[in-house]
Amino acid sequence: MSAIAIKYNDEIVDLVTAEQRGIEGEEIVLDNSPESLDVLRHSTAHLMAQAIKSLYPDAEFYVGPTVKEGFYYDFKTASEIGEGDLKKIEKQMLSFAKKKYKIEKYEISMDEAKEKFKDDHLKLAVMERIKDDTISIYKQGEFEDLCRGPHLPSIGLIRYFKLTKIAGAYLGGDSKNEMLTRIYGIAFADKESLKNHMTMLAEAAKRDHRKIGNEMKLFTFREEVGAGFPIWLPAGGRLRARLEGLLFKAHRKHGYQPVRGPEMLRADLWKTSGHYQNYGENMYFTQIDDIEFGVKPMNCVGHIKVYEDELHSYRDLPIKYFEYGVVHRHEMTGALHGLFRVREFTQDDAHIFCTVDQIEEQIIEVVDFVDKIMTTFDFKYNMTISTKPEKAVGDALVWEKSEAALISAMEKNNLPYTIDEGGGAFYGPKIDIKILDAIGREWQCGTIQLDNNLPERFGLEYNGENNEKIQPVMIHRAILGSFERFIGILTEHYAGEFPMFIAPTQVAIVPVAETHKEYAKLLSDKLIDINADSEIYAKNDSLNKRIRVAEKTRVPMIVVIGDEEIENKTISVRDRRTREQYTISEEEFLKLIQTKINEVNF
RNA sequence: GCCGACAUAGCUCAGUUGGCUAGAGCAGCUGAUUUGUAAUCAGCAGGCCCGGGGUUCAAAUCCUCGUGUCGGCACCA
Repeated sequence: MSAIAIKYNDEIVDLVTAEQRGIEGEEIVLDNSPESLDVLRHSTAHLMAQAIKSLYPDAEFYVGPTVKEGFYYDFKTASEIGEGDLKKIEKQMLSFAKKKYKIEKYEISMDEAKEKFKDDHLKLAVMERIKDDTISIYKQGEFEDLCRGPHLPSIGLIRYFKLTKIAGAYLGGDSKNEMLTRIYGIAFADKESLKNHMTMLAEAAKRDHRKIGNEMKLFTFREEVGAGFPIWLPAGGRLRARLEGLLFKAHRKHGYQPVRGPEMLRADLWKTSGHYQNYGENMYFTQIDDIEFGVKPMNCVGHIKVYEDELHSYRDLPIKYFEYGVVHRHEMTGALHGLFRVREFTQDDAHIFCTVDQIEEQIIEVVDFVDKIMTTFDFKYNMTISTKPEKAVGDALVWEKSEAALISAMEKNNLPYTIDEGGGAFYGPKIDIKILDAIGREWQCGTIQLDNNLPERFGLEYNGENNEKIQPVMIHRAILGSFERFIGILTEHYAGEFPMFIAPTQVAIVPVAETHKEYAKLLSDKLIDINADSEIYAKNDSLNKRIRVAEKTRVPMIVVIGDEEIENKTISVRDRRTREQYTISEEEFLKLIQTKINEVNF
């Protein structure tokens, strides 16, 4: 196979450029390597632009880069383009590709380029961002586009691609600018890979928590209730209660005290905390008896009031409060997305009040807690430390100590982490926990944030060894982030097949005939005694039908009860995945369930 | 919030260029059947076609304003 580009000093250079510059290097052939795909997809973006230009001659083009999942091109045309037009554009692309136009390249000066594209205000906008004096132009057939490259030698090499999405996007990614049309696409070197990719997308769609949540009756949303306000259905309620229960126990073991602050607090407090000024747009307010109240968007203030309830000695620290705190945030309509982004959600929120010297050990403990939970759910995760941003408040020395403590906590425990320089909150540095689900997608959930701002604003203090007043450090931390989002992620991670310890129903009991119902009920009661939920499928349907229904509900375990089982005190267990059956004694069965429920240890 | 698409029974979806009483499957209810590991049969019931306003002899269908959902963008203390 002939080369499509070369690698020269770690730079991918296309053949036409290599020839112009008279350089040689390692050959890159057309395959599915990252380098090769990058060139291929970039050229596919140009091919798409060429097709769009021929179908919509007034189209003006902004930028068309490759991204993680393919490529896109932003453009503008007077005609309305919808999803249905993608096929048409694809067809035009194929017909151009068949003509096997060579992709040529030449350079002109910036002034010439501005003259050449003077009717295309988007291209002019692109050039505004380029500092060089010369501009390279890539040409295929009649179509010309200014571009840095690299590109394929010919568009004839582009065969296996698909346009996937059409959407709006702001010029330059700035919401103050005009909205352009963006079309996303994907391309591969061979047919098989494209097919696999499309299959993978379909797999991901099957796992969509909104779809599974509906099928399994976990939660719902209703127009008349309002956007972004989830309704938890019985099955979801059971799942959530299990998660809450497990986590409650774990918090107690880790030395946290359960507390609870009010849902609404006087607006004056939000002024003291700074939320009124900085976050007010996202808050819900109400006025009663001439007093303004704000519904809490966070739980910190409530916990501060708990702290203020008594005087504290350095001997009491660290003090750890936790709460399943319900918060309301007025997220923008377009941001709402199933359980991932809602307007009312419950955080597994905790605040640790400690001395500066205790930061490190506290961080280590929290990180350890996080690790236990993530491991239990088979999540891989990574952590990012975000450091002091430009706009920051608080003592420089405390900032320094805090950041050092975070890094040292990671180093001492040999935990991998990355640093986001300047990415911290204005009040302190933080660690974000990003989890990777079963199909490799990344989610931001938990966060550990140091805060010197709120203790300062509320004048928090404790008595030191010499009876002096010292300001404590506050650590905000959430491990799941919110129950809503975390359950959404779990749903997609497990594709709805939850492990026994959080499944909404642990066991489906299917009595063979009417006469076995009574025994089924007895078994169900025994399961309740060991904290397992079961459901009896005793409807007047065929056995096959009831097993089918039970399978579809994704219950981890199905047992069938008939004459044989009752007589021998055994249980016939059906494995959902393999569809295989085995028989064990009732005693063994109950023990098995109990073990599976208790195999969690956060 | 912005660009675009969509909204019909509890769920998944049909419904022609505006034209008769808006259909199907699943779920539900009533019967018959009492079942040994992925759909037994028959019958019944179920809809302000998302909401308001308009165009028209006539609107689920066309226009308009809302609301909600979806795909992106922007946002994400």
